[in-house]
Amino acid sequence: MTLKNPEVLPRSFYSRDTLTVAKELLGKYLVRQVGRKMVVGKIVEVEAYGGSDDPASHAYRGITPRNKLMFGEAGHAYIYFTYGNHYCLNVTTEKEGKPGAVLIRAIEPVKGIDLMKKHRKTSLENLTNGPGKLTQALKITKKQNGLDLTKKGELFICFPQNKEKIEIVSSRRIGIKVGTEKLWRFYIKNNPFVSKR
DNA sequence: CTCTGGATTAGCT
DNA sequence: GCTAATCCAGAGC
Repeated sequence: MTLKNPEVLPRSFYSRDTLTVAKELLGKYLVRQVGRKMVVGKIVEVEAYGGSDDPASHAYRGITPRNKLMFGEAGHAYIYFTYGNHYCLNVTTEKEGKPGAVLIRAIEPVKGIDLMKKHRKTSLENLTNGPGKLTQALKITKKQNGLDLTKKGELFICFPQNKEKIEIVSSRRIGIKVGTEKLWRFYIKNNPFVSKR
């Protein structure tokens, strides 16, 4: 691909098992377009969230107005606001009717770094190494909630240019009080933009 | 209707 | 290490 003519991940990529989608999202490019400007980051850290099998998931107790996107068609953005301060970006997974989502926890800045710095006013290494940080850097808010990520628009995900080999590490998820026994956090080994503990 | 606490971060001690 | 910031979804009444 080139960033001019990106190959967007198809619906079939997302409508699979959440853990598989989570792992395979590592290394893909998250693209954010605001007007003419393009901001791109490589996905380096994710977490998987399920349904009634996962007490840490918003979908654990069934469908509600907020989490309904997790039950809907795969490949959409599920964005929620938390701690009174931060937005988190998720990608919906699984077949329609079955809840699932992958939280994008960190990306590596690839393009539009000047814009990210403008949005975040901090150093390169702190730009996108956390779920609330990357949404700030990419200017993602509730307005983007529900967007179809399989269509080239203001927000989508595409295949990377170069097929580099990736070493995946799995660990416990961060910031939750239940469901901590599940090793559903995945990140690229030794990548400097993975969030700090 | 009211209340509680969270898939976080930055800034201070 | 600790906690304020600051909103709103979801649960309980």
